[in-house]
Amino acid sequence: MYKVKIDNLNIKQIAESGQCFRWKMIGKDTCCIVAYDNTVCVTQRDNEFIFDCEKEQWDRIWRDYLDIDTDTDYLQLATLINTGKDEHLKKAYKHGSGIRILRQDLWEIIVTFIISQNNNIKRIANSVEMLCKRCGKLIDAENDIYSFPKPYETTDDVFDDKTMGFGYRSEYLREIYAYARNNPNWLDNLKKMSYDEAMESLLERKGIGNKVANCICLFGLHHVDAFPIDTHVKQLFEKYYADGFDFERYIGMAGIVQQYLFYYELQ
DNA sequence: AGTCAGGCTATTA
DNA sequence: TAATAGCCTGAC
Repeated sequence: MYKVKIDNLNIKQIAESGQCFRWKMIGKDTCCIVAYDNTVCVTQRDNEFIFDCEKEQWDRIWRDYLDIDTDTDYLQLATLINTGKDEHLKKAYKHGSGIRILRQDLWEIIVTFIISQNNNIKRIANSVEMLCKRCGKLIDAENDIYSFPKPYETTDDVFDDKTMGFGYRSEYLREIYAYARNNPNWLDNLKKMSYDEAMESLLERKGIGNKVANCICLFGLHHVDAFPIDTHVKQLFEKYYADGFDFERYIGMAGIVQQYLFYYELQ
């Protein structure tokens, strides 16, 4: 058990925000979260958190994963939003101020967001869980959670199996798994690249277009300036920002702003 | 029965 | 370069 106070963090909001598909709400205020090959149950009451693990594990894994050490950035952004003239953004921030950009596993993000295209959250989560159960290792028996399959842990027949629900994305998945196996340095190289370089490398892969590439940059590489534009964001821009949006003001943190706007639009 | 869900590829003009 | 058909599938 480890107790800690954190501002600007809300487990439920992140679970619903669509950047991760493997968190499980197992109670009103309790969530089982998954990172790399670790799981932990967290209970939240206001800004107080109880982690079902030792402090050692908190320091080693969860603190970084939850992006805790960038508190100043989130506070700065909050001030920027609240002192600005964008009333819609102020409302969006008020509604989702507990959202943070997690530091998730790059490979998991690449595969998950290829699955996410032209798809809905329920189906995405289902496909991801089936993939993990079929090819991953059991990492939490109590909560029935499996690790996310590494490039060398799958075989082609997994992607031919219609019951996995990948649909036409099967072909993309088969190819990206093969590519990662054949180019074992690709993931590490991506991490060393600038935002523009990473975008270019990602867009060369089949099944990764502009939107998915931007999601990978934001959620998998922590390029916080990436700004994925999906159907919801597109609609919201037409609705509230027909006269333009002040990207300049939020330069370097646009991706977090995108999350606030997106999450508010979902409500 | 159509339409839509956190799009992409391939094909047109 | 811009616009559009077609795509797996399940929910409404």
